[in-house]
Amino acid sequence: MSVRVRFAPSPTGYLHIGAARTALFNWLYARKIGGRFLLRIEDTDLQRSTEASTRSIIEGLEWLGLDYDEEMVFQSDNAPKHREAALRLVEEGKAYRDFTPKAERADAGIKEVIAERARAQASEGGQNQRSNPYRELPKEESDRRASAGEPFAVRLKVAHEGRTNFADAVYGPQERDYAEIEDLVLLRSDGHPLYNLSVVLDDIEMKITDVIRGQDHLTNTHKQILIYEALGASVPRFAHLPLILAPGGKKLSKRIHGEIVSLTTYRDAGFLAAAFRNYLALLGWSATGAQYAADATPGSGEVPADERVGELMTLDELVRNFSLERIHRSPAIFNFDVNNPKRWTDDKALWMNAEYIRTMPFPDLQPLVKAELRANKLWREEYEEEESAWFEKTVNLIRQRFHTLKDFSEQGRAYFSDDFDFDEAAVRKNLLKEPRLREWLPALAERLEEAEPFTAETSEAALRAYAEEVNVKAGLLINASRTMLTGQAVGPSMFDVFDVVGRDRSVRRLRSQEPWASTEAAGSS
RNA sequence: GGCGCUAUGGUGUAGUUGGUUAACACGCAGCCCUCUCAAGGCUGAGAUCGCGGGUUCGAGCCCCGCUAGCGCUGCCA
Repeated sequence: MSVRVRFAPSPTGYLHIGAARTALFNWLYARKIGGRFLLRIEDTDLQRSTEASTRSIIEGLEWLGLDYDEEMVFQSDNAPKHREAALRLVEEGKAYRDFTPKAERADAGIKEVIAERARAQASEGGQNQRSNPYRELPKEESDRRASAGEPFAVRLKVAHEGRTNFADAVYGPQERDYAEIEDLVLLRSDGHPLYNLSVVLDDIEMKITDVIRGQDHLTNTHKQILIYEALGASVPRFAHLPLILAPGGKKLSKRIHGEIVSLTTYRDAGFLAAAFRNYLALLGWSATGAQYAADATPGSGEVPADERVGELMTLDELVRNFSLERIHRSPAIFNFDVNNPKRWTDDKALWMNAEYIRTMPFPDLQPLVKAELRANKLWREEYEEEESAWFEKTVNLIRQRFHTLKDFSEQGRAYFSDDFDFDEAAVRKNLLKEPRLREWLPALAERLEEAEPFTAETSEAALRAYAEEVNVKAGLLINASRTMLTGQAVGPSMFDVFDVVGRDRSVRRLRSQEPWASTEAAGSS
C-alpha cells in the first residue's frame, strides 16, 4: 500500500512554527518515499476555529512550498459521519451512553483542575477509570432514556484488563496499561464528536498510513489505538516529533510569546521561504552523519569530510536526505529575545537567511527583491527591461551584506530612490567631524564629472588624486562619500557604489546640502 | 497526584555494536584582509556529556537511583 500522510492543523490562530515544521516533515517524508501528502483542517471546535486562520495556514504552506495532493478536507464536514460511528459503537456494545450532566470546565487553569481531581480521587482510595455508573447500564434502559430525550455523552468502553502498545518510529516501543486510560468521551452530550474520535475516523477514511505529528500526542495515541480497534480498522504507523520550545526550555505558546511563534512573522520580516524551511528542518532532525558509510573509519565517530552533509540544503537535498530514523527525541529550543532587536529571532535562522540571500542564484532572488521593492514603491519596470543589467549588478553588490529581504528597501533604499534618510550617527562620524568636507565634496563631484568613462576604476582614480591634492587620507573622502550617497556609515566598497549609483546621482548627492542642513537644525535644538 | 518523554559548550546538532585529544554549524572574542560594515581566511574561549552510584581494563554510549524540564491525564484540539 502506498504511503499517505497528512498535516492536520486546527485553525485557531495563525500557523505555529512548530506546526509548520510538522507539515514540513510530513511533506518531506511523502516526497522522499513517493507517497501522498494531504491536508485536513481540524475545525471541530467551532467556537475557536476561524476562516482567517484557515487562510493563514494555507498561505503558510504555500509560502513554504509544501503543496498538498488531493482536495483538502474539513473535519467539520464529517461530523455527521463521526456521530453515526459513535452511535454504532454504542449499538455494538463497544461504547456506552453517559447520562451524567455535563460539568462545565473553563479552559484556563484546566491542568490544575485535572491534577486536583486526581489527587482527590487518590486520597479516596485509588483511581478507578471504570467507575462510571452508566458503564454497565442495561442496554434497554439506556435506549429508553435516550429516546425519552435525556441528553447523554458517548464514552468508549475500555476493557478492564490489558494494555495497548505501538512502535513509534521516533520514540520506539510504547506501552500503556488500560488502567491508566479512562473511558474517554467520543461524543459530547450536544452530539458533537470529539477530537480523538474525529482524527481516527478521518485518518481511516483518508487511508492514512503514517501519522507524523507533535510529541504532545504521544500518550494520547494509546486512546486512539483503542478507537481503531473498536472500529475494527487497522492502525497506522506513528512517528512523533520532538517539540519546539522557547528559551529556557519553556513551552512555546501563542498566548505567551505572541507573533514570534507565527510563521507569517518570518515571511513578513523578510525571510526567504527556502531559508526558513531549511532552518526548520534542522530542528529535531539532522542530515549530518546521514551518510555514515561502511568505509568511514570505524569507531572514529567522525564522518569523512567528503561525505559530510552540510546544513544548507535545497528542497531536493532535504527530500533526498530525509528519514524518520534521523529525527531525534529531545525537544529543540527556538532562540529569540524580545528585548533585543538584533536578536529578535534565532541567530542561526538569521544567519541562514543571509547566507541564502548572498549565495542564491540571481534569477531566484530577483522576484523576491522585486516584490519587496514594489511593496515599498521602489520598483520600476525598467529594472526588468533596459535596466535589468544595472539592477542585477546592484542587487548582487548590496545583497552581500543583507540579512533579510527587508534590507533591500531599508538599508538599500538609496540605490533605488533619491528619497532616503541620513543616519545621524553616520553624518556625525563621517561628515561633521571635518567641516572642510563641505567644500571638498562638491569639488570631488566636479572631478567625477570629468571621469571618463565613469566606472569603479575611474572614480577611484579621481578620488585618490583629489585626496592627494588636498592632502587628506582617501579614507576620509571615501567614508564621507558613502554617507552622502547612501545616507549610511557602512556599505559596499565605495567605488562599486559610485559605479552603481552612477555619475549623475553621485555628483548630485555629493553636492547635496541636506545632510549638513538637517543636522544643523538638529544640532541647534 | 498518576503516567509518559527527554537530558552532549549559550543555541542547533554529530558521536555508528563502550576504545583513549568529545566533532560540526550558529553565536562570542582576537588577528589578517581593508575605505566602512559584512563576507572570507586564521586563531581562540566555551562541555568534568543533568546529578549520584554501578558494570567494565575502559562509559557520552550499558544498568540502577535521583533531579529538572516538557507532555498527557478535559463533554479542548
